Amino acid sequence: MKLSSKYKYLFEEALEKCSLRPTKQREHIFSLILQKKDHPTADEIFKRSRASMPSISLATVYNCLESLVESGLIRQVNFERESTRYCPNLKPHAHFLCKKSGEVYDIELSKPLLDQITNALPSEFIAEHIEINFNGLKN
Amino acid sequence: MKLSSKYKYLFEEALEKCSLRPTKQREHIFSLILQKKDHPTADEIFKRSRASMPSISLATVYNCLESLVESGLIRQVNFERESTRYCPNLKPHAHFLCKKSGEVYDIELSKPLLDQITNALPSEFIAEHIEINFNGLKN
DNA sequence: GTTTTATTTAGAATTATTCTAAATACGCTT
DNA sequence: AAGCGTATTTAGAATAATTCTAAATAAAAC
Ligand SMILES: [Mn+2]
Ligand SMILES: [Mn+2]
Ligand SMILES: [Zn+2]
Ligand SMILES: [Zn+2]
Repeated sequence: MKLSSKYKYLFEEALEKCSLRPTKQREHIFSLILQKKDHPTADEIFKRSRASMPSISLATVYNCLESLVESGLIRQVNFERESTRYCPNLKPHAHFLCKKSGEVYDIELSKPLLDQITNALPSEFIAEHIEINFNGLKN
Repeated sequence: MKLSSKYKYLFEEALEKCSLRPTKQREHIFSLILQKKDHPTADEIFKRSRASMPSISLATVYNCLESLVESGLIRQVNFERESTRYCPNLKPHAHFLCKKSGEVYDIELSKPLLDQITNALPSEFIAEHIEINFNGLKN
């Protein structure tokens, strides 16, 4: 439930850059997401966070997640119209949703492949963000 | 507002394969989506469809879109948490959302590139569906 | 320590979508 | 062509995820 000094530093720097305050709630939620490296929804994070911070509200969880995304500490992952999930892996990567287990997996993508994908865009398109999502079955 | 005989045939075949009936509403919505090759939301399609079919309901639009997707005549496109959009382009392709205009564009992807992307998956992952979405700015 | 401003909180509101149940249409059999 | 069983349409209610509101609290600046 506590951030290591390495992550504490990252956390404070990242929020600082966006003029956001490093609050207890933001730190707590960030530490929960780092801890269990799955891709939880806001509601799952809400439930987990109440274990050690019973007074936190769902609105705060949404607010904190928004701040963490804005400051670049975590990213959002969306599959179709399911609830948004949150991911602490900052390396560029794709996601795979297993239809059977409902689990989300990180899929590494090589730099050259990513470049090829970006280069598939005609020159009038300037991409800011790319999202690559698979779904299917994992053994 | 009418399907060409080529599309009429495709339409009837595709629904037939899923044991779905070729109703007036389904045909009308399919023709609207083919006509204006943008990526409309259910609500936009609802508004357009009322022009020539004033009695259609929003629930029917949702139902018809679901049938058309199920039978493979159109596909869904989701950007983050925005309303689902619908696309009549059946060739594998990616999508680009321009943040400025709100327009969605089809991005062609070569077969070899698509294969490379699929091959980026470790062997225990069997992909059924891939979604590649860009967003940024288009000149 | 006091003031200023950002954040948290509970609950209400919103939005897209799905559900419900009654009315209607479709397509097969006679 | 009429009748029958089933699928579809329809209007409105319900749902689920997320956002908004406004008052209470906490953090930073002074
Ligand atoms: Mn994103
Ligand atoms: Mn899809
Ligand atoms: Zn991830
Ligand atoms: Zn498209």
